[in-house]
Order: sequence, then structure tokens, then C-alpha cells
Amino acid sequence: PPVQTPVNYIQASLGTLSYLPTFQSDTSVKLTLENKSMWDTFNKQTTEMIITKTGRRMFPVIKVSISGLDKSTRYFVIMDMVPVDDVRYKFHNSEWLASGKADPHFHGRFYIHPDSPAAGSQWMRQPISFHKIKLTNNNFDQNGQIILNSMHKYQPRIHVIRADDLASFNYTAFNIFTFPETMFIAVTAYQNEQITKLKIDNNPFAKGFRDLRDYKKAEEHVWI
Amino acid sequence: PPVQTPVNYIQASLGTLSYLPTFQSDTSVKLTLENKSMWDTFNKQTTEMIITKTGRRMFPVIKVSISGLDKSTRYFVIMDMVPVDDVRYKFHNSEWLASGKADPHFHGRFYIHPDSPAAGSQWMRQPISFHKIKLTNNNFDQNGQIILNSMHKYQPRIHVIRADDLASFNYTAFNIFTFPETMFIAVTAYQNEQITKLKIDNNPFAKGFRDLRDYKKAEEHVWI
DNA sequence: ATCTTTCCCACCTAGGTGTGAACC
DNA sequence: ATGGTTCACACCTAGGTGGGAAAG
Repeated sequence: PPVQTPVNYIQASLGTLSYLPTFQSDTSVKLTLENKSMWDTFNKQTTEMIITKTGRRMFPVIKVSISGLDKSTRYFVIMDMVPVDDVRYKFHNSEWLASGKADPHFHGRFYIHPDSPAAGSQWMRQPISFHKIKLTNNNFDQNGQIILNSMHKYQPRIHVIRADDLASFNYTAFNIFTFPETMFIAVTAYQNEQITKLKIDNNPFAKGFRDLRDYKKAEEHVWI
Repeated sequence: PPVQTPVNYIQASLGTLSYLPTFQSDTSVKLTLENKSMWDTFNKQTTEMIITKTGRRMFPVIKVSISGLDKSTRYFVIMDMVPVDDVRYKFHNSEWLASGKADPHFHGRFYIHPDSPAAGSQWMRQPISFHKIKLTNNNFDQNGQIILNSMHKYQPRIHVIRADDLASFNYTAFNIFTFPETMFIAVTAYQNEQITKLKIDNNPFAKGFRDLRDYKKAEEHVWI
């Protein structure tokens, strides 16, 4: 008999809900996307996320604040990615176009936020950041990263689940949240140079390319 | 009624066993200290670990390999620190001496290894490193770090617990392991300069002080 | 040919060290 | 006076960026 654990409980119970954007059993729990304006800026251009063999972080990072939890109850906060359509994409003439049927989404993996399990008071103390989640295109990944297909579109989801519901298999109280502005297309190299520009301008780790870009512009100028 | 979770289950069930060096219900599970020779070298001089308000990592790091787990069962691997005696220490004339009665050990906190919960096959794949555990002397710490008293001696312990035992409160199958050579005294500043030398020579993060020390020796030489 | 993926690299951020003086 | 703690700091390790060439 398969061992029941938090992770495969969620896989079993939520698998059939994959395409539902939100399911909420406890309407008092509320999530707010902290950096919504940043996501809106990217989303206007169709957000791209790099995936690599060794795993790549997301930028923008998903940051949410949470309210309505019971202060002393312990919760798991978990993220996963679901395909939003059955289409493979390509970028052609500065446009994202459908290009055939989607490859199958084999691995419904979950990223358990490293603060889990923690009391409601702890989760509500300050915004919850998912900056450490990693995306990969390696189907044989052994490091628990989120496995995605390149050139496919995904919707991140956040699950908030009481720790003792995971323990007792009382499936009545769980919550799934989605923010449509965080939808993205997985890529192995950036397609839209507007997205590249937004990444360089906003991701502190890419700061080195801000100067480089200015330098190159100045270089071009010399030849005019 | 208090909420039952992995952490307070362990606190409740193991509290009275605090001074037992090892308790093992499943004798097939075996732990090996990977970097034993490093620990032996420090232990000969009485190991010291810095504790700070913001939290300090341990050096040497505790690294163990594990065998005898069920491959498909999921486990939590957890570390805590237990006082080894009822004494406060001081370092006088290059010697550690008892100096009065110990301060009470208020916080029996647990460090849950971030790979938890994971299948036995995953834990046995490669050595388990506790390099991210942090020690603090801040009694009001909100970051889940291990709270210790300065100038007190501690013994790290490792717990290996089946995930579904945590869930079902079946307290029959758990294991506690201790390696006496990892015992240490918590300090806010190094007392024994031999320990300082060992830290600088072996901790990559302190490499900057190797050259500095050589430079100072050369400087002294000039004056002879 | 065209499209996609992989690899190494210079350039960054993030944060782990003991020091030595100040502080208590 | 003595013993213990804290803080800013220079010096490191670790690892997150997109670029650009090469490979598939």
C-alpha cells in the first residue's frame, strides 16, 4: 500500500482539480500579492521564466501576505504550477503564437515553503516569499525542483493547508489561491527582448548587465 | 487544547529522555559521523561554538550518512541540543573549569532538516549536512534558531522519525543518535586560541584570516 | 536553414568568518 | 578591575544573472 504523506495526499486529492483556478474551503483566509505592480508590468509583455538543467529561480519572485489564519494552528504553505492550456507556443515576429499540441505535464511536483510547518501567527507576521523555488526542464531531476516543459504556459498556485489536516487526512479544510498576473511561459532562453530588459532593470542579480548595456549604447554612438 | 504537530509531539514525548544519550527503537537504522576526524581534532581541545544575537552556524558542521531506512517510507530528520551537565563553565589559565550552577535550559527547540519529509531512499542517497543550523543566545529569537546559554556545554542529537508516526501519533518507532565527539561549549567569543586556530585553518569562510596571521608573524619577525 | 538548448563566463548579491575596540 | 557581550568591518565563499558562442 502506498505510504500516505503530506505530499502524496495533496497530489491524490488535488490532482483532479488541476485546471480549477481556485478552490477555497475556508473563506476567512485571504492572500494578497505583495508585488502586484511588478507582476503587472511583466504580464503586459507576457512573462517568461528561464528553466535550466540545474534549476533557475523565478523573477519576479512571488511574494504574498496572508490573513485570516488561526494564530495557534500550524499550516503548510505550498506552491505548484499547473498548465493553463493544451498548447505549445513559439515566439515569431515579436508575438507568442500557438504551435501545436502541448507536451504532457508529467510531474505534478510541490514546493513546500521552507518555513512549513509554522503557526498562523508566524505566517501572518510578514510577507511570504517564494524566492528559493527553482524551475527545471530536467525530467530526471532528483533535487525536488519544479519540472516544466519549455515553450508551455503555466499558472503558479499557492496552497494553505492545516498541518493536522495533513496528519489526520481530514480533507475538508484547504485553500488554493492563484494570481492570474503571475502566469508565465517557460523558456530556455529569453524570446522577447522587452522581457530581457525588464529582468535586467529589476533583478538585482542582473545589475552587471545594466552598465554593460549602457556601455554598448555609448559604443554604438561613436560610430554615428 | 494544544495543537499536536511534529515539533510539539517530539517535545512532549522526548522531554523526559533529555539526558539519555541515545534511544533507539528500530535497531536496523544506523548513523555514521562523516567528518569524525575533524570533530576529534576539535574535541581534543574542547570544541567551542560561537552564539550571537542574529544566529551563528556551527563549525565543524555535523555531517552524517544513514542506512537501514525503509526506501519508500518518508522520514523527518531533526536536530536538537541537550545540556550535558548542570554546570556553568569559565576559561581560566588555559583551562575550562566549573564555575557555579547552570542557568536553566528554557527552550528545547528543534531544527528540522530542510529536506524533511523525504523518502528513506533520498536520505540514504548521500550524506546529510546540518550546515544551515544556527545557534543564538537571544532568548526572544523569532526565527526558529537553537537557543543556548553561553558558557554551557551541549550535546547535539539527531532524531530520525517516520513521517506517518508523526501524523498518527504512533510513538513506537523513533530513533535518537548522539556522537560524543560533537559535544561543545557555547561562547560569545572564543576562549581557547587553539580552537580559534583550528577554526581559521579549516573553515573556508575564515580563509581571510590565514594570510592575515602569516602576515602578522612576518611582521613580528622584523622586530627580532 | 531555423529553432531551441547548453555551456562557460564576468559581474553581481547574499551572507558566513574572526578581529579588535567599545560596551556593560 | 575583571569577565563577558556586542558591533562594524575587511575578507572570504556560495551562488544567482544574462550574454554569446557553440551545439543539437
